Amino acid sequence: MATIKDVSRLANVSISTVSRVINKSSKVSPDKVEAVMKAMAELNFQPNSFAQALVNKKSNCIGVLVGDLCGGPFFAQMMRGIENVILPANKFVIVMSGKHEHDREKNSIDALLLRRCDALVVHSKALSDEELIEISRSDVPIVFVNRLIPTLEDRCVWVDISAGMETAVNHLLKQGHKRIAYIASDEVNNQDARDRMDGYRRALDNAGIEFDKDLVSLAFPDEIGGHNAIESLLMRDVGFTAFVAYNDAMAVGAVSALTENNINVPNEVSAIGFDNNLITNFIKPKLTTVRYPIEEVGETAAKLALNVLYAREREEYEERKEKETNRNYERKFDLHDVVEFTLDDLKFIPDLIERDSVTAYNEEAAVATSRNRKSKK
Amino acid sequence: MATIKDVSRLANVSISTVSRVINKSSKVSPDKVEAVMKAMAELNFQPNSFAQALVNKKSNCIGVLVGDLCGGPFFAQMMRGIENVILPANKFVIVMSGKHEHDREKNSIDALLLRRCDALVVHSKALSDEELIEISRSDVPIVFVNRLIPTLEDRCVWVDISAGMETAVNHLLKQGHKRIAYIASDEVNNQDARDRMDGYRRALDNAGIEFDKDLVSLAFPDEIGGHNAIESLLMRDVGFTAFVAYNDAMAVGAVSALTENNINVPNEVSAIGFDNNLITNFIKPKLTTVRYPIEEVGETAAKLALNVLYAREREEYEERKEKETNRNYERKFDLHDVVEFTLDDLKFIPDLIERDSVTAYNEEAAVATSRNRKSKK
DNA sequence: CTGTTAGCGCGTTCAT
DNA sequence: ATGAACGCGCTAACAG
Repeated sequence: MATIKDVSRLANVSISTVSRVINKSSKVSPDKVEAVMKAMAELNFQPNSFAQALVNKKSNCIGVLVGDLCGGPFFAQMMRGIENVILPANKFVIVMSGKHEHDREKNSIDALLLRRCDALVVHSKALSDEELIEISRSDVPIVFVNRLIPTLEDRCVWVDISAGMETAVNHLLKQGHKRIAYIASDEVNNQDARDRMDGYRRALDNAGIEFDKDLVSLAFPDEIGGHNAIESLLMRDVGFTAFVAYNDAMAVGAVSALTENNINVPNEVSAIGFDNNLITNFIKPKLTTVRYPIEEVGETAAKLALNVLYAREREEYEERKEKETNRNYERKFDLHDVVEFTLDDLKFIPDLIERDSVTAYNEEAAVATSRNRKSKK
Repeated sequence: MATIKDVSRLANVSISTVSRVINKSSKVSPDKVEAVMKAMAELNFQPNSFAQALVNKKSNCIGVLVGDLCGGPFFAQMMRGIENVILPANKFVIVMSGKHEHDREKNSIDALLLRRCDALVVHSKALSDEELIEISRSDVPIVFVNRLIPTLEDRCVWVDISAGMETAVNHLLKQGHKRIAYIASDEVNNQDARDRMDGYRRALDNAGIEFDKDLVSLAFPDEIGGHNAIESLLMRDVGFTAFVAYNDAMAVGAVSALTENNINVPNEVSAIGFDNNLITNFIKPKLTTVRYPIEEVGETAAKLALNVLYAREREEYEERKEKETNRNYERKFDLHDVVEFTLDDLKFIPDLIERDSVTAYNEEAAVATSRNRKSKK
């Protein structure tokens, strides 16, 4: 690997001159510029990023902590959003996964910080608010994803899942449905699960419909769980004409269970999923669902992180400017415009994707969920 | 950030001593060790990884080039395999995505190299064999995934897709099927597509069954494509009792199309998908498929990369040892055992996952695919 | 405009 | 066993 020294020798100039043409940090006579460029090309010179990072005290890397790249498309989509922002900003992305384990998350964040990332985007589930607040005291800007941490609201990009679920239920109410079941996750301690349940209840409340716990069926949040949840619901003979599910996987399982019981979706029972997985569009009936805007969340988080970073660089620049003779520091700081984010910008509300699985309430079909059970007995 | 200097001051020793206790590179008296340890803890000292990288000429990072983290679970699973190996080896993973675009792939690799990654795992689709061979001349070990590059066979971890498809067809043949359709991808220039098709043909050849191009239906490789492919196949009235699909998505679409045409899977037509997507286990009938062992591929690629790296470090160590007074270089090189990989270790053959969608050939049901068409006309 | 010099933080020699 | 001094490759300050 050729170094700046080799280049300077070949071009017959000093290393500072080479550095100057690399960074365009000050005027250099055209002929020398050319000589240096030529030498660089000839030697296939690439500046050593560590040496640069060492003196500049910045690495041009954005660190990202995710749960598990393999856990479905979730983080993958988030990463795509992040990359959409970071790469054009000419920075690198370093990803580490915490696997939702406390120690791993902590270690990964430390590692990222150790690497002197310019900023961090953190999706943490296992660390407590206090720990995250402590971590965020670091010099490097840290942005949190899918979490709303008290006192750190302006650093949190999150999705109002509860509102999303409310939207789903409202949609069914608008169609005239009154007995709306909820196919819920049995991971009751999960904040996500609680939020979605809250949305369900709030929508009912607002519509003046009393919450009926018999309409809620808990199961593991996958296809099989959805299947079982419906079985259990039918067993109860509670009579419902629609359901919302914790997620699309459960909804798919639920629809298949209903079909097996000769209950038609959507003619007899309407269904709404959550997340907007790709499959929802490829099953019959196509599943109405609530879109979880994860890619946008990633993008916004990345933008926010960048902006906090830019703001700090700007501050530092101003300080220097005051204290010292006004010099050309613009290059060193490579000042960027910083855009302001309001708290509203950082909050996302899932939107409804209407498809085939919801129809208006139908008096005659309304008895299907109980009729069917009885005839089977 | 505290530096080694701060520690040395606080501990009343020289910076060299501090360095020694950090790297355990030579004996230090117990009391000094203790003093240094205490000082490090007190200052919360973390060695600057750039300074380390600068002098050690290694970054402890493994660079990974993927296609697109968002393009389905594929790369996510590969990453998981890679992380399973790299993280325990106490190294970092830097991911970049090339999005299958020539320039992006090239730039990303350069960027990774520039970062002085210790080794690279590269999944490239857009670069030519020649370009990759050129790139692999670099000092840093580079391993290629899902590709078999001439002269670089010992650096390529790949999947024999063609053999996987052959397995699928053989399975159907063993069940007595003779008219086996192939729901193919219309991306004919895609190497993957060609390989799968080859496997299909080879299996038929070996069984002495003549290839019938009317049994092959091309379409876009997703659910809708699979659906259309079946429609077109039925239109041809060719009569088939089983099919293999280019991938699971197409298989799912194909099954739904058959169902719509009142053809029962698996009673009248047997079906086999490819990839082993999660959904295959959650639809009815559960789809028999061929497992694409992508996670293992990732693991193996990472292991190979690590081993090439270790081997080089060992070489360098031996060289030094010869030339110089025999000193304690073990620490500096942190020697690892290197395990040998045979070419067979680097090649994966997909295996069959048997589920509900395949049954033995049934004489009576055999006419379904044509009978159905006729009755509809 | 340009070259010289002094660090950035660390590992490693060479003396002691 | 230990400290002083040097160099990794680069940027930034200082003097021409």
